[in-house]
Amino acid sequence: MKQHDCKEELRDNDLRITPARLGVLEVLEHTDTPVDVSTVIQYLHSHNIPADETTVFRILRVYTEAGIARPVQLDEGKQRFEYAAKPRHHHFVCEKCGGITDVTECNVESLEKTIERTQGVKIARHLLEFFGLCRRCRS
Amino acid sequence: MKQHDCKEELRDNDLRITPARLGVLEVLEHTDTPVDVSTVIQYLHSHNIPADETTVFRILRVYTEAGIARPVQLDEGKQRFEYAAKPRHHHFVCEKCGGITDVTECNVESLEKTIERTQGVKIARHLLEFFGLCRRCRS
DNA sequence: TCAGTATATGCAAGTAACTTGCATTTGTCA
DNA sequence: TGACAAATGCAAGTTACTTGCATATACTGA
Repeated sequence: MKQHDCKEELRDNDLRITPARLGVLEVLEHTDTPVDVSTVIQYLHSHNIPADETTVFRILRVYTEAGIARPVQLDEGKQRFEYAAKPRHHHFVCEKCGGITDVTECNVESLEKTIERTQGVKIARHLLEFFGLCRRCRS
Repeated sequence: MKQHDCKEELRDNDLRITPARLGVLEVLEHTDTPVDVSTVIQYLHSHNIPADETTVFRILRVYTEAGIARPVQLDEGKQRFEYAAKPRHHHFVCEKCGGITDVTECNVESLEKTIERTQGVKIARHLLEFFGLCRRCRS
């Protein structure tokens, strides 16, 4: 069922169906926080899909180009990726436990308009991420 | 004059005064865009201050800890730094020419309040950077 | 259904941005 | 001015990738 959806998604994007690609698509669909490469590899290995680090990097690049995955930059010195079918959103990162939660609210659009007007630039995208202590770590 | 200010700033922070440290402080003060390590090294060398890459990394870390410099993360896979005496602000990066300009406006505080309320988290800081085409590259 | 071919993968090696260890040099302060 | 702590330089290590190339594998169409 899930398997079927994944295959279809790959076919729709003219991408060959391989175990590694199906596995990576599954992680992206099943994980609700942006994943890094080592998490993906762990998932694949625990599902007996023998995928090399290089392959995972390549798959994630292909997915990004195809619009299946979306890179997420959380100020960590490494890329994370999330499933691009999820609507665009921002994140909150707990600086103590490392937990990541989605932030769907965003009021930056009006600010973008202002900046475009005052600076004469054309804004294509913005990066907005929040850092602090999560509910549990606050106490 | 400038030199004197720099020395004083180092002394105020209980940091030893060395040519490399003075040089790095000068770049930070004189450059109006966040600088990366290679830019700093170029500046030092062009001013006949022979500083090693390692030293520059170390100085920038010391400055960050002392609150003299502030790290800036612009989604490039490397750190930049700016003079921390400048009030906190955001940036606009031109994706064509790479030019960086300051963005002083920010309306994210109210959003932070909302997120803190709805998610029960405590937000300490946020990352907000804009990407697009600068005035010149638009045309 | 199977052979041919284009493409995906794995492995080794390379790169960029740092970090660490350690011996040497250099500020600082008595 | 000299002693000592701290800063520097160099070499080597680390992490997050990327690239080249030979091999394996998925798709195509006969």
